[in-house]
Amino acid sequence: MRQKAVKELTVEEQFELIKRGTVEVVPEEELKQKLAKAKKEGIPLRIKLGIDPTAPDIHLGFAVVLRKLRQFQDMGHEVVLIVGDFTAGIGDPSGRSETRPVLSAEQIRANAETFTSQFWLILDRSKTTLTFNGDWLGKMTFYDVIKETSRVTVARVLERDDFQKRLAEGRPIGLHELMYPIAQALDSVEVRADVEIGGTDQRFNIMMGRDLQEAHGQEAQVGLFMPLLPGLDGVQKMSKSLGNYIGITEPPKNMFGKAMSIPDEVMLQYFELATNLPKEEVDQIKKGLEEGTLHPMDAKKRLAYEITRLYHDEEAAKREKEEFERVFSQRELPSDIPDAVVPGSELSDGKIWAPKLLVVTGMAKSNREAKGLIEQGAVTIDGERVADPNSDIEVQTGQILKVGKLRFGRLVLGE
RNA sequence: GGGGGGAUUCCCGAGUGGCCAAAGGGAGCAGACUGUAAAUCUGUUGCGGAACGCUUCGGAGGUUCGAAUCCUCCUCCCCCCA
Repeated sequence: MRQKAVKELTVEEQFELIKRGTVEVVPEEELKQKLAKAKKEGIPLRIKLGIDPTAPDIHLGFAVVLRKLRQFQDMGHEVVLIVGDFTAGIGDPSGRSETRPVLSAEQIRANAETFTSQFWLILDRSKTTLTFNGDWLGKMTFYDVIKETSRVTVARVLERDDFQKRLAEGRPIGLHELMYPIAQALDSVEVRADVEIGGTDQRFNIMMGRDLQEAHGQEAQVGLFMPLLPGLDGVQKMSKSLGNYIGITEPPKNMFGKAMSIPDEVMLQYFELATNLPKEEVDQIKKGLEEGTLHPMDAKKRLAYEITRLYHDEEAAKREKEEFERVFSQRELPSDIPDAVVPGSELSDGKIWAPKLLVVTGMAKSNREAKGLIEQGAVTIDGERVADPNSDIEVQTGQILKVGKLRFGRLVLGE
């Protein structure tokens, strides 16, 4: 997927590549001008991305943005990552109907650690500058802050959707939250960003960056807005806090399995945003699905395969695909079943009360939950259904305990 | 500073002395159907091995045989006036 270096691509070619997959480039003309100037002078553009280290893992939704950045790098441009160690203490109101919880300094640092180590799975480290906005925002005096805020009107800030909504619904808005867009905009001023990239929910903040840069006598940055990848539920955007995400460092098994569980409706979006398949191929899949010549499940397997391949390798992707087919299509046992240890102290005469078995092996949280599962016919041992929640059952090492469709355990009797 | 409204289980939200482990919806889990998708139908979702008991309705006290519900104080939120 290496792109040609900056000098080899025409401005038009660069522009087309950059534009692909974005929702909007604002304004397009300015981007072309910047690209032309960069090419002419041989000075790479500075592409800014701000990250709030609120959630420690990078997921496919965020990867959409990172992958676009990588594209810039492959064209020879530079990426400036700004870890919002300072702004995390404010809480970005974007896309939120509630006030964000404010993180502790230790939490922020720990998250930033994880984040940065995961960046290099996608980005080219040699073309990335990593900064922390506490380095400059933290040094501003109250006077400095007031001076900056004087450039922005209250009406302008309250325009934004998130605030409007909360006001209408009578939910709280902290005064500090109004400051967030200004803080983010000052980042753009500080690093003299040529382009700022973000999800569509970043529109307001990025536009504010343009305003403040101009106020500081700089050339305004171009806003590049990426689509938000829907989460596993197919409805809300992928996010850590909603738990509907696929992390880019997840093991192949989870990655493949989670990808298979997305609703059909968002499959194409995933192909477009989360894989490296060329446009022509995605179009072909789309056509196949529409005409009914391609089975949705086959398409989804392909998707899961591509995603797994991207963050692991060909072999892992292949293995998980076969595994998936074995377990779910043929309904055979998975090849790798974790041990489920039953302490000897729980046994009497080699028997154990059925709900207890689920609890000691971690298959259920409580006896009550376990009883419910048994009553609903979710539990089998060696393929045989455990029907009576009151029964004591005889267990042996090596038996396969299955709870629901996904939870397997190979019983191991302890001392 | 003054006046009014509010906080209920994972989320939203009903409940204004016992019939309340608390309606309804969402979400989750499970079963059927399937393509481990969606949709649909059914069941289930505080804890303790039954009876029954225990813990839970913002926090702390109190009234009462009995409190999510009444009283006092506290914390937090929203609206109006200034």
